[in-house]
Amino acid sequence: MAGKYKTRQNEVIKKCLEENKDGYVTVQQVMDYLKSQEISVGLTTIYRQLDRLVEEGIVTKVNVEGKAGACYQWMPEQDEQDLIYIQCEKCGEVSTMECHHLAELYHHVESDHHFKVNTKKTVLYGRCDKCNK
Amino acid sequence: MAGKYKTRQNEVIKKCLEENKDGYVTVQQVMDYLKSQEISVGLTTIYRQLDRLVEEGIVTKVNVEGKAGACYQWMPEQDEQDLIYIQCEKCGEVSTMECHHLAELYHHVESDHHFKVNTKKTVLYGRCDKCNK
DNA sequence: ATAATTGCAAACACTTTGCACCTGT
DNA sequence: ACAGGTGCAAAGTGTTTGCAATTAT
Repeated sequence: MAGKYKTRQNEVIKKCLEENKDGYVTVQQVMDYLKSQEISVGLTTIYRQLDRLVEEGIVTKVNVEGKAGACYQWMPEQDEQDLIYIQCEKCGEVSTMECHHLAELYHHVESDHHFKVNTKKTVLYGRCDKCNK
Repeated sequence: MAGKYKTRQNEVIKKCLEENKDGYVTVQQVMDYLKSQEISVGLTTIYRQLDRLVEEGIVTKVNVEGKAGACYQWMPEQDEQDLIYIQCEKCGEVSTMECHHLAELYHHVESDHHFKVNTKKTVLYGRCDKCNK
């Protein structure tokens, strides 16, 4: 059975996710984090521990568009409801913007459609100022 | 430049997705469909055509939890500015909803950030009612 | 004519598995 | 002691790329 013994690797991988709870973390980022902590952990173990954390419901596995490989996110998501990404379809540049209309939008979607929005993933596509000329 | 010539492959792959618009389709299913139509198409071409359809906003790429490999789904038709897609991150289902907050949002983004939004590509991700238990 | 598309094989990238060794209880 | 955890190397899987032949305009 899994998840019985508490190990150093388990602990640090979990800490990595928790410290990045405001966003997604790739497997490679976990690897780098561990390296920065001067802890040597094999890739296999990272995968296994992440699966275990997902199993335990502490973390979610997400497939982020445009990103190769799975991403993992600490579960208790606090919503940054008024930030949105905009990405230019031509040059690919991504920027963040603040918008107070978002909260209303999300609220509407959630109350009228019973759809719980993952507010971190909202992206608007289009043309940025530079590329629009 | 992509998407310039109309080919038989392109046409039939698109048709496959459209005929299955009530759900998502795996790459393998597309392969099988083509075989059933007695049309020989290489895997490479399928991937490339699917990317193209995603690029054009006709189709969406879905990562269905627990399923290996990407799935693709025909997008519901959307012509008006106050329609938005919502896609469940768990089951992959896409639906359309109407929202009058969108016009304000787009207007804000365009006037304050000089970013011309492609209103046909806006998708909110999250959990649908069913998957939220 | 010429530029895009095709499809095979090979390369890639991410993930999983087999197995001998190590570690927590 | 021993079940569980680790990590290397190797295998597996889905996807992308190089490139010569083919096809649409």
